[in-house]
Parts: sequence; C-alpha cells; structure tokens
Amino acid sequence: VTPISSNDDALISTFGRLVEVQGRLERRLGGDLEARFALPHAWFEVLVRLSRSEQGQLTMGALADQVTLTTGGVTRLVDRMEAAGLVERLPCRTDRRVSYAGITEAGRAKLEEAAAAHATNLRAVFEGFSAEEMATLDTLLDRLRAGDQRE
Amino acid sequence: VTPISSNDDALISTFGRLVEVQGRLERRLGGDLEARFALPHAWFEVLVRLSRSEQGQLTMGALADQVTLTTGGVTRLVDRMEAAGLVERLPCRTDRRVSYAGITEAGRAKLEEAAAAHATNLRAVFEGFSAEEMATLDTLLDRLRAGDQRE
DNA sequence: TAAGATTGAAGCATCAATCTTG
DNA sequence: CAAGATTGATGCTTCAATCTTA
Repeated sequence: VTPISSNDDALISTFGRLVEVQGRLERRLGGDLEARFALPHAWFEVLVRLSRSEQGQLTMGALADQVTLTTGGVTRLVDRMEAAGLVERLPCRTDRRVSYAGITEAGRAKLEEAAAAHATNLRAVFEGFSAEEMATLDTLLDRLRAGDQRE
Repeated sequence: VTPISSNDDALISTFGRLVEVQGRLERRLGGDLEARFALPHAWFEVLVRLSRSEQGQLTMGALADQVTLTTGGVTRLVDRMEAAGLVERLPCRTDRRVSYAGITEAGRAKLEEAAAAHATNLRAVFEGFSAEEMATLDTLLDRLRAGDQRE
C-alpha cells in the first residue's frame, strides 16, 4: 500500500483542522446562543447579514449565498424566522420573481442582545491572540474566501 | 437602537468568516469527492482519522469526538460505511460495552485514491500561500482547537 | 449508579421538480 | 427559454430514552 505523501498529508490535515475547529466552535457558541436566547447560530448569521445590508434587506438568493445554503434551504429558514417575527418577506417592485428578506425591529433587538453575549464568548475563544494574530487570521481567511469565489 | 460596538463586530465577523470559508470549501471539495469517488466528506474524515490511529481503530466515542458528531450520529455513519465495506465494527476484549470502528483494506484503498485527488484540490485552494503562511494558519487553528477543548 | 453505544422521533438541509415572472 | 423562489421527497444529524455491561 502506497503511503500518502507527507506533503499531501499536511494539506489534508490543515483542511481537517479547519473543519474540526469550526465544528467545535459552532457547536459550543451556537449552543450557548440557542440555550440563552433561543437563537440557533444559523438564525444569528441571517440577522447579522441582513442588518449589515442596505435597508436591512437581501434577496433570498443573495442571502442563500451569504449563509452558504441552497435557496431551498433559506426558503424554509426564512419561513421559520418569519414565524418567529424576526424577519419579514418583502416583494420587489421591479421584478416580481424576487422576494426580499428584511430584518424586523424585533429581529434587530434580538440581534443586539445576542451579539453582546456572542462577542463575550468570542473574547474567551480568542483569549491570548494578539491584535496582529487576529489581523493575520482575518487576512488568511479572506484570501481563502476570495480564492473560492473566484472559481 | 444601540449599535453593536466595532470591537464586538470585528470578533463576530472573524467568526463569521471562519464559518463561511469552512462552509464554502466543504461544499466544493466535498462535492468533488462525492462526485468522483462516491465518498462524502464525512466519510473521508472518518477514514483519515481511523487510518492515523493505532491498529486503524478507534472506539465509537473517540471517533465521534474527532469528527465532531454525537455518538448517535457516528453510530449511523459507521452503519452506512460498514454497509459500503469501508469500515468494520470490532468488539473490545476487556470491556464489552465498547465497540471499535476499524478501517478495512477496501477503506484504505478508497482513502488512498481519494486523498490524492483531495490534496490536488487543496493545492489549488491554497495557491499563493507561502510555507510560512501555511504554518501560521496551522498554528492559529491549533490554538483555537486547544482553547476549545480546555473548556 | 455510571459509562458506552444504539434507537425512535423530530428537525433541518439538500436535490430535483415545479411554478411564476422576465 | 432563463431566472428566482418554493415545494415534495429524501438523507443525515441531533436529542432524549433505552439497553447492556462495569
């Protein structure tokens, strides 16, 4: 049996680390958000993305892209969040095929509450990281994201 | 409405980037593995972890921890992989409560095949990253993982 | 009584098909 | 016919309860 080359193995390990770290953090931080605010991490991400967008709105397709889900997935995600009053669907005046998801006042309030707690948790996660290290991490992640979108 | 502090926002953005990048890469690379080798990324991770372990085995619980799933989740994951012949369940001589998952010869062969292709994909993903940058990324991720396990 | 693993019920995402509008 | 969104069927994971063995 041919062993996997150490070079391949390093690459595979790096990716494995990324998956593992993300999984552990999402489980822990997401669990806390869910337990304390009844807010699944996916909902939190939706609220963050919408709140950062113009008018607090995004088309269903654009939202799907940002949260890395299929459009079918966000249709149902928005259904649930709409039922909870955190988000609302808005029609598009110029193209009746598109539907916008917009954050509601209740959504903004919930986000504000949860964001403070989430940030506190994140400070613990990144404890010991210097400002330079944080900047480096951001840069590396951004390059990975950009590289992925380009293809 | 009180705006989220820019400091909190930076932390939240970093974590959001991590989630997004992982999601995009897993979708793309995992999709390729699945399409070309009928091997979901979760299966690939299981094979990698088992192949790196003593005897190519791990208890169900240890495997669950490594792949960041619940034990219920791995029970079924191993069920499917066992049905596909890539993995086998082995009893423990000293403690009859525990069950080992062990990689089979077919599993090793499949892993070897897929690992080469996966590594090729990863080279494209990390194109432009210097050796120092790869090392830095590994270090930062390891620190995040260590910090998470400690708590 | 606790630990390791499995199981039934339920939730969420995906895929492919469909509906509507451009 | 293409694009945007939704829907039905299906698959995988989680949660809580259960079974077995220590």
